[in-house]
Amino acid sequence: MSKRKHPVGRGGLVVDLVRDAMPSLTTSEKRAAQALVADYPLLGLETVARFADRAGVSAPSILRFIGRIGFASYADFQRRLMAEVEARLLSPLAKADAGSPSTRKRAPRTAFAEAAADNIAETFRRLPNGEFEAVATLLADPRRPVHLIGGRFTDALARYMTAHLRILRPNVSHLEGQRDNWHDQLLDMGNRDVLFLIDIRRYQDDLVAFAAEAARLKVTTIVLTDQWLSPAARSARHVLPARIAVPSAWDSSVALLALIEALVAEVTARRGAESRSRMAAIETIRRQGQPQSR
Amino acid sequence: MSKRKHPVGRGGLVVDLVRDAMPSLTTSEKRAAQALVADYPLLGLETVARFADRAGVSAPSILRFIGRIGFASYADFQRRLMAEVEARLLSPLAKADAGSPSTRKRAPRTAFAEAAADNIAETFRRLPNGEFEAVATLLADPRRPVHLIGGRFTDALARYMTAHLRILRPNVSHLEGQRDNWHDQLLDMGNRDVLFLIDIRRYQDDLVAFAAEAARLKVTTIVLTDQWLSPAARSARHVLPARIAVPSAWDSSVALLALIEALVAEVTARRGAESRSRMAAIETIRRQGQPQSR
DNA sequence: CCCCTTCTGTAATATCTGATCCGGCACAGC
DNA sequence: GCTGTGCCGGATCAGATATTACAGAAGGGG
Repeated sequence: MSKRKHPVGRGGLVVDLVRDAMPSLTTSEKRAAQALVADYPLLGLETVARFADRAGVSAPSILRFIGRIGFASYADFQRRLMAEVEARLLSPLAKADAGSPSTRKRAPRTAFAEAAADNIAETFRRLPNGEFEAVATLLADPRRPVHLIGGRFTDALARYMTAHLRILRPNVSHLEGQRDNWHDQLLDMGNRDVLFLIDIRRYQDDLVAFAAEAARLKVTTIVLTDQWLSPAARSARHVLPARIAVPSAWDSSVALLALIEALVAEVTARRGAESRSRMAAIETIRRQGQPQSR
Repeated sequence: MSKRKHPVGRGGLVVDLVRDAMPSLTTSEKRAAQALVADYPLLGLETVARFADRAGVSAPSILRFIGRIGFASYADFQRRLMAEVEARLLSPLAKADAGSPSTRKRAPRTAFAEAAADNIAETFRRLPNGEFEAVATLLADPRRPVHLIGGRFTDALARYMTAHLRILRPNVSHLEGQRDNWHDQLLDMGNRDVLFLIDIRRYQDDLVAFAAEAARLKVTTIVLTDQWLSPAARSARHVLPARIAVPSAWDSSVALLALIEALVAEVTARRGAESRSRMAAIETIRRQGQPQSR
């Protein structure tokens, strides 16, 4: 296995050659490999110069990399890539990794990826009819102030969503800081306000209590939770349940994030022109706000 | 955008342009067209000389043909073909050649979910060999301080990761606040420190600059980015590229989050008993720390 | 701290490629 | 048969491209 007599194993894909060679590559060769794998296979069909540029290394490094993985010339390398592309275009259903040896001993991270992808599919499939649209409608209405909050881990998702919504519309706030702070904000809320609350397994009683309090004040509450439903869901007008189970010691927030992004996409689409002009305005301000940043 | 016959209609495939132009082509141009359609689209990605050879005409005829169907140069023509190939490679099953009718009916959010799930699968499949493990090793070493930071939107993910890592090990910090703050923290970093940086499309130059500065100080930098690689990747020891494209006005961070969670899971598994006892201790403190929280 | 090895980018080179020009050719109409 | 028009391909040129040589940079071991 050390001699590699044959310049290029006839069977394997180029990308597999790259993976196998990865450990023995130098720093900039590795960079070339990264870039190629990341944008496979089309980057390899570009010129050496562009390849080098995108990988952030010099052209000779690309050539050395190509040589290292067993090709006699860049042209050879491209020929081989072309053949692969052709094969894949001809049979749109043929799975690329059919004969891959890596399938044998599947890494745990592959199982994780599959579970996460499944969670997304399952989450969207089980979405209560009309619930998604109703929530999007609420979020797209600029006259209804939106407040977001999450739990110990999921509050990061609330922040993520806040960052996007703020661009699309006014009156978006993320409730942060101490619990006392939250309740102070509650004082100013009423039946026009919308509360978007995220709470998953090992539900936080302070969030549950907060949701209950908000409900008492007629705040329209949306709860994004897991499939077993946070107790906060009982105080909610709308509930979005997501799958969170993965082969890990932790629960996964991937499906939650997917839902959030889908909502943001929907709101963006609905607000169309208005949000576009708003985005443009924000861009301008951002640029002016930090003229000395360079 | 209805007429636009000549200067390359943005929507149609190149092969359609060829079909439309067919009647008005001269004899040898027609031969070029037939050769291209017969071996579409790969023949168009070859050189003019080989194209001409396979079509049985001269090189100038090929170029005239390319010009006739509306391209300003052979390079333009190839660029367009590349884009088509890429689109078809990315969604091998979505649109074999059906066109639009299948896309019409399906709810947009289903398309979004599929794209997000695909992104995860693709991201994990394309992971450079050993890179994931190397990063996990770095993150699992409690003697190496870890600093996390993200971009305008992705900083929320950095927070999410920070929240988890803090439970698993000591010496985890999230760099927040103003840019000046970051650089102050840099002063105390050295070759033992690990910087975990997230930066995706519409890359932030302040982050790129920060990564460069960190590299200068021999800080071991990990960059989590998109498939086109942030410029910050050049300063990185390890690069984790993820797929972010979805049918939306925004990019998707779902695959980034999946990677982060997989890393956290891996670190958790590696630290096993130690992290378990640490988690227990933290639980105790949390409970004691807020006795009046009701 | 210095030497030695290894790596990597700059520069030069030889080749190739796309693009253009122009002479010749076929063919139709007179 | 002759001429004019449009088409084609060989020859040619400038620019781009892959490749090689080399010297400086980086890194590791003593």
